[in-house]
Amino acid sequence: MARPRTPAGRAKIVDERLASLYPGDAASLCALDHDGPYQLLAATILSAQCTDARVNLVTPQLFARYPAVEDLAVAEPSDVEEIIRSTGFFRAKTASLLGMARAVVDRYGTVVPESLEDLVTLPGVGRKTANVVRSVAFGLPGLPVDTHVGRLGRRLGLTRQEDPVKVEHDLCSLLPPRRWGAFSIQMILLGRQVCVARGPRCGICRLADVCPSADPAAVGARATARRRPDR
DNA sequence: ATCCCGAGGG
DNA sequence: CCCTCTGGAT
Repeated sequence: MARPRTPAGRAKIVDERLASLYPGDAASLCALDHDGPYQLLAATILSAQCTDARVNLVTPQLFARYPAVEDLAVAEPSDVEEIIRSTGFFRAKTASLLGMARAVVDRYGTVVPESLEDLVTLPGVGRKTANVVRSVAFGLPGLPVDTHVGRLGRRLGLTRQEDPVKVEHDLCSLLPPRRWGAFSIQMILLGRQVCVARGPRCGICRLADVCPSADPAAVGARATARRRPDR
């Protein structure tokens, strides 16, 4: 197979490879244990700088104590802090959880909103979290861009942007909306296991033959640049 | 040391 | 744009 030369050409093959490498849709690929939008929203807030496995250790207790968003809205902050402490950033995350819950109760009648514009108004909910909730909990188009998705998108030559919002725009324009959510998770899985931040393991990467950064010419150019750091 | 699906504030 | 928030695993 010839190495694709355009972003659209690469996107099509990258998309197919990722889908067969990590089969499933966004909901089945999501590693955060949850039942419904409220729980996923809370779990995603907790997942910042924390493994999903760690989040899954605390959410059973959190959801047992606060079964509905109305319960979390009136929770005692110190109680929530105690439950979620091991996920890190526990004071900020508690403020986000309570603020999110109050906003959902006060402004949306206890129903987690589906639109990106509404979701990002919730405390502690940024664009990435909003897109996770949209794609995983609601099955709607949404392409969460985190550090992995940005890095792999650039290495794979699907975008040249650094700004996550611009990366999202570029990737969304290259892929069918029904693939956005799963694509994001599949990029993250490859980013953690193979295409790591420092020293990507191109030798074992199933996408190396289509990846411009794994092109022998590109690899040679980088090696030369390292040997002669001055110009 | 580095990584784990960030968001908000100054 | 940079800083801070925070704990656990490897």
